[in-house]
Amino acid sequence: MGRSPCCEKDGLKKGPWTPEEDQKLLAYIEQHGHGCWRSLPAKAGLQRCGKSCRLRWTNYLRPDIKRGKFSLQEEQTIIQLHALLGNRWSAIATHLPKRTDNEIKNYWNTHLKKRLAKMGIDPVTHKPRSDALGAAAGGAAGAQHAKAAAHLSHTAQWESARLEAEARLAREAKLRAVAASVSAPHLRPPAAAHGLDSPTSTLSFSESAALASVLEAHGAAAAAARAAMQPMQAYEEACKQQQQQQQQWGDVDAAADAGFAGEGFTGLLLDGSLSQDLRPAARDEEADAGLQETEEEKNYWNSILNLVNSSSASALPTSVVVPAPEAYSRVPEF
DNA sequence: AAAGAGATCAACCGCTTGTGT
DNA sequence: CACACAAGCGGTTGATCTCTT
Repeated sequence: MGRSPCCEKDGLKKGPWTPEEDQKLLAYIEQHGHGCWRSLPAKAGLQRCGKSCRLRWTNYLRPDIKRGKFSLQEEQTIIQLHALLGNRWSAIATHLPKRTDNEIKNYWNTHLKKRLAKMGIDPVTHKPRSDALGAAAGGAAGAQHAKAAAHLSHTAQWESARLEAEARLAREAKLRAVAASVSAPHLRPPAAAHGLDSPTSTLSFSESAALASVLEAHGAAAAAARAAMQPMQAYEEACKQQQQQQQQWGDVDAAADAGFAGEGFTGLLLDGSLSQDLRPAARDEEADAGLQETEEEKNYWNSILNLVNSSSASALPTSVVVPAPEAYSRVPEF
């Protein structure tokens, strides 16, 4: 497969964008749309490659981008989704409205990864450090084992999520049959109706029990899917704890909070409250001041720790075939 | 006030995937 | 089926900013 020449052409500018360049790009896209990125620079009068223009647009100029500090909920979402999806930043970004994959990736690498490490959690495996230390003692082979274990964990969880979605389809078919005779206004529409395509956002926790019964029809797969739900349930508990803490802080938007705890993880992902920074200013300062741990801080991170532990406990039954890693290189549409 | 260290993040690089022919 | 091209993606780099001494 041939590589595109991209920036190899002579005369094309590289490096930071100037305000004039931004203006040109913005003006052109506002008027014509981006169309073909490769031909865009010439049309817009820019001495840049199309790739550079696309990156500048998607990561910086796009009007629907939220910049600035990540909220507490956004942090939690990133950690949870990273435990589930690994370094699939674009997939994680689909659950964080107005945040770019690049921004999430940077935030993970510069903030969250370090915090987890400081807590004794391996940011790669999302397991307590004791495992990682063992791996370190084993030298390169040990490190490789840890990496492989992390990958297996992610892929296993991914497969679980797939099974979960499969079960959801079965459940929806069942519900449709029921709906034919009984109106069911309490039932939430499928996640797809909200424009989400991730398997991780297809169920609320309250639906878990109902789903479990449907899953019985899937035999061994049922256990895997139930296991996949455990971290989500643990996450909801962590969220509820966090909600209590935020109420103590006193400046939390009540409506957003109600949606947060009441709707569970799915609600969190669907909830517009993600776009608001609910974290009290005092917490920001503490975090910025070098992680001086208050009680709230400890509780918050203990919640995360519990969550991670629960995730680690959700092992995949050996009867479930884990597909080759290549199968996960793109997020499938369910 | 100055220098060095560390943190941050925009941008680049190169590989992979999707799509059209 | 094979190939070429466009776009997407994740890892990495390096300039800049902030903090510490």
